[in-house]
Amino acid sequence: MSIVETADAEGSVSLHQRILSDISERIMSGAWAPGHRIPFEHELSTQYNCSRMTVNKALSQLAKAGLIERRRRSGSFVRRPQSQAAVLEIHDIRIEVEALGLPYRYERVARHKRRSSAEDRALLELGAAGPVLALECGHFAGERPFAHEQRLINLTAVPEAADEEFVAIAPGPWLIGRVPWSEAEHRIRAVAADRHIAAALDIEAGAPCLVVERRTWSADHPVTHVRFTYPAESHTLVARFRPSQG
Amino acid sequence: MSIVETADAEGSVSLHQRILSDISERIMSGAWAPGHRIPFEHELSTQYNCSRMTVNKALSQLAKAGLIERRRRSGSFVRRPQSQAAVLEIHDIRIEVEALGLPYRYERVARHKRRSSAEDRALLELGAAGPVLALECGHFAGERPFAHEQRLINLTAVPEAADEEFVAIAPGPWLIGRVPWSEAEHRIRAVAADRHIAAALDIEAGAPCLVVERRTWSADHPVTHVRFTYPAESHTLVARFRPSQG
DNA sequence: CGTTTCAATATGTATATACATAATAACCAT
DNA sequence: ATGGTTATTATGTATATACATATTGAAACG
Repeated sequence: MSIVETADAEGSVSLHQRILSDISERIMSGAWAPGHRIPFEHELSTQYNCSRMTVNKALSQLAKAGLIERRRRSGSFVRRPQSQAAVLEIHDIRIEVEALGLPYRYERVARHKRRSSAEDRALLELGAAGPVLALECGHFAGERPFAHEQRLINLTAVPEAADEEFVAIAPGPWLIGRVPWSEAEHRIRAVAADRHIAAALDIEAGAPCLVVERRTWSADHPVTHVRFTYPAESHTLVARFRPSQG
Repeated sequence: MSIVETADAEGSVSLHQRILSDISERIMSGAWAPGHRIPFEHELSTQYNCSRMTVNKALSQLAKAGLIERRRRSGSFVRRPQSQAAVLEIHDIRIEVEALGLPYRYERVARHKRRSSAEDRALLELGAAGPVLALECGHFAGERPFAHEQRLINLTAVPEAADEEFVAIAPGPWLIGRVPWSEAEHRIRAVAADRHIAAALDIEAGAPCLVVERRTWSADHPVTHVRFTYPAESHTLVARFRPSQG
């Protein structure tokens, strides 16, 4: 969950939202290092020419999100980055399949260019409407379906994608080759297969599946949203790590 | 005489916090089903005898947490509840539950001390046989089962655990307090609930569940293996990260 | 009958104000 | 010095108020 709402460039952002993003910007960029005391509420309210309540709303949210720590009488301090190490690699399904010693096959099922619907914008966390590319792809290990991919690409951020058919190359590797991502978010959950997914994966409707959704940003612009659906028995995510500072 | 006033005994919680937990309680318990319109801000402010701003603070947080959806002129409506945990960070279920504003309850279901079976050794990646403690625990959010825990503790590495009943404290927090872990491995997958899990989580057998298994080492010695099983609809793991640093 | 306009309404944001609470600094007494 | 008291300060919570904004239902109109 992004702390900074994707509320987008045009001026229609609330003030506490702007204060919040200004501060988290400074924290994320490293300008304000961990331990740094950020200005007091009354200082910020002077800077932004607003009431303390407005500043308080922004700072409370930052505290809730874990970016800062607030201490009475002392002020608010930048916290050390959380240990959320890059545990989940951006995975290339071809490599996963080939690591199993199975032949990999990719298939583009559908491709639609369209103006973003409300749902598209929600998935991409996109503020304004614009063109998107919707893709549906199958990944196979030998004869068996290995994963089903449903992807949205924000054509405003990646206009070249409009000219690519994605028949010969999967969108994942294509994007990695040309769009440097600056941030990604994964959502992982279990679901029951609906009929569409069941057909695509050749399993029973209602069978458990692992869904991995990834949203990617490049320099604060939403780039793509992808949902991989794996039949339960074919996939386990493995993440190994060590504790970082604390 | 509102819904409120019973307690006040110990809980020195803020009012907006109490409004928040009252409402999320009703949502999570199913008393207010998805789609149900919750009372208007002005109704709640009358019920709780407080200002609209206080109610607004609670409802805004509920909306941000995804439990409700707010529509101007129409009111606020219950959404399908989903908890979010930062995957590899928050592993204390109590904290996850309390973050939802719900009362947390822990229950030890079973406890067996035994010499490690072959299966135990496989789970713990243990070379030689030795004593282990097998635990089964329930974690509840309000009245509803939130997660089921199945755990093995390597008593060779943590002999003190043999003297602990784990009735008053869950094994997770107990271990964290005394065994510094140096490495951990997660495995995440989707499964269909077997009869045992279905009964424990109060769901249908065969329903999809998210399973998170964690193995922990301390200075190269296997410490514990734990498997958390969450009902699919109640849980999404979220991990957000940047490529360069953490 | 369909369309436009308008008023009513619930939420969204911001303000000034007030008092509570926790942590620290400063002070004082032993 | 040492320990305890007090004052100061920043945050925490709550209030009443105001106006903006989105949406809806109904009235007015062609």
